[in-house]
Amino acid sequence: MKILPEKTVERLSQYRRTLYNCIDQGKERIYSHELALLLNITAVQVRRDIMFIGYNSYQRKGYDIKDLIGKISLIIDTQEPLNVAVIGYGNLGKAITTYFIGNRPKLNLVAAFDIDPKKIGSEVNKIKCYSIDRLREIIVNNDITIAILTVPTHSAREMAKILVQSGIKGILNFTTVNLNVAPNIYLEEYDMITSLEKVAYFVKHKPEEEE
Amino acid sequence: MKILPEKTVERLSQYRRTLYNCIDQGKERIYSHELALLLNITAVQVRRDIMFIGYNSYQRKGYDIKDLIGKISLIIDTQEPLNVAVIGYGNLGKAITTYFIGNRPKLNLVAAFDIDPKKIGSEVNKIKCYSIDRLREIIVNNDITIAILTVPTHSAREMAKILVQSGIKGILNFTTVNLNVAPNIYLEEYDMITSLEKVAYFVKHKPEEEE
DNA sequence: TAACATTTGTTATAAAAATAACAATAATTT
DNA sequence: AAATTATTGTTATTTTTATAACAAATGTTA
Ligand SMILES: NC(=O)c1ccc[n+]([C@@H]2O[C@H](COP(=O)([O-])OP(=O)(O)OC[C@H]3O[C@@H](n4cnc5c(N)ncnc54)[C@H](O)[C@@H]3O)[C@@H](O)[C@H]2O)c1
Ligand SMILES: NC(=O)c1ccc[n+]([C@@H]2O[C@H](COP(=O)([O-])OP(=O)(O)OC[C@H]3O[C@@H](n4cnc5c(N)ncnc54)[C@H](O)[C@@H]3O)[C@@H](O)[C@H]2O)c1
Repeated sequence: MKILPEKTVERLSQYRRTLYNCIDQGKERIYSHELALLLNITAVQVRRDIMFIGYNSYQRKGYDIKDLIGKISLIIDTQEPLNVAVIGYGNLGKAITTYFIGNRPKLNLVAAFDIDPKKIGSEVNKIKCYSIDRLREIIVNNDITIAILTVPTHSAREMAKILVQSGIKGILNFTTVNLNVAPNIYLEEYDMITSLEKVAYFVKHKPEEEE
Repeated sequence: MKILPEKTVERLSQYRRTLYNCIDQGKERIYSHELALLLNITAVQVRRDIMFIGYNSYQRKGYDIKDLIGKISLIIDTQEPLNVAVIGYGNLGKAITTYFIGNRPKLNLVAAFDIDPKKIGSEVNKIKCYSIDRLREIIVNNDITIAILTVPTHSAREMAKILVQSGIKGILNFTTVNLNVAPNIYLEEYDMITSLEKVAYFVKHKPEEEE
């Protein structure tokens, strides 16, 4: 299967979550425009994304929700779960750990790391915190490929380098510095301040234009 | 000034933060390719964004960092600070509050809201938590225009509706449901699970392609 | 059963974003 | 002082993403 557009991958993740909610509500089939409404996008967008993954409904009946979830999972999940580690077990690292557990079956949070002796050895929701000195060893032995980076801003760049050297393939960066990584490492910047400043800008500028 | 592209606004926020770091390190001027390297993007991208905001350096000398920060701030900040509220004062809401205070001078976090009587009246970093029943009153009286939404997923959509009815103009949505809002409300979905699933997908698919 | 309506799947078009190309300018070297 | 180099600012091009248009399928109504 050809590689999918980034934006489509994003939406597929959201479709799936939304579809699970629909199942919880006893729904079995869904039209493109219904799904679109739930995601605040257009029906064409939905159909185009579904075209990308090569799913077909029986025309005019909408999509079978379970089938569609299955197909999306086939595309965006890996066969074997991927192993994930949290780097920096502070406020945010712990909050994420609590939130994360059990949320995604194909993503296993397996370890946390910190530099602070007081944190090393501690556990949150069964996820143990190891010394950052053992990073490489544990990453390699447990086949960890994804890192959630929640260290303080000033050590983020250094840590990113070490992570990549240790064999990490993808980083979700919660710190508020942009990182430099080789192009074969997938990096997702997840920056709250930027998002908030963006909201502020468009709050100020958008209303004049539309409607 | 014409409205800027979304991606440019995002990057401007990041340029500014990065430039502040440069000042801390005693740097006074910076070349487009230096700034680009720090953000993991291209120099052309940097120059193009700077063109959008109409800033000019003396050619071949790079940009004066202080000047550039000033110009960016003029564009993306408001004259008067905008007032912000946190909706849902749980783990995440409180973590954000701690983190947020003092971080952005033109964004004032002024109140938090919760439905849980145990939380109402509590304070984190001087930010007081009010009953959700007083939402409208407090939003109007304090001219709050931006909401950070950190309530549980199941009440997110209802809360979004109430927020908009109360006069909120922008929402930063941390919950993992997509919201429906009128087109004159600026909504930024800030969804960790989606970001993580995206990382997982491209960890699986990207390396084969590039390099 | 003929006309109409609804919904999908796909191709065509438009809009947004990123990249490339390059002229202009100023500093440096020869 | 001519040639070379480095850097910006801008226009042109390409790529990516979103939207529009519409044919095909299938059900519904007259
Ligand atoms: N808290 C939030 O809501 C929030 C929001 C947005 C962004 N962030 C960003 O997330 C990061 C963490 O924030 P936080 O509030 O959890 O801070 P925190 O201080 O509570 O946690 C940071 C943890 O990292 C550990 N650490 C320091 N250096 C380390 C190293 N080299 N290797 C491993 N661990 C190390 C510290 O011991 C600490 O436990 C910061 O970069 C911050 O900018 C936080
Ligand atoms: N914790 C994380 O790291 C994390 C990460 C990503 C996303 N999220 C999302 O953020 C949201 C909050 O997560 P959390 O971990 O802070 O949960 P939490 O349960 O700790 O906090 C939720 C708070 O909202 C309050 N609340 C409930 N209904 C309300 C209402 N109608 N109005 C106002 N307040 C109300 C609750 O009393 C509670 O204090 C969830 O939607 C979750 O999906 C959390």
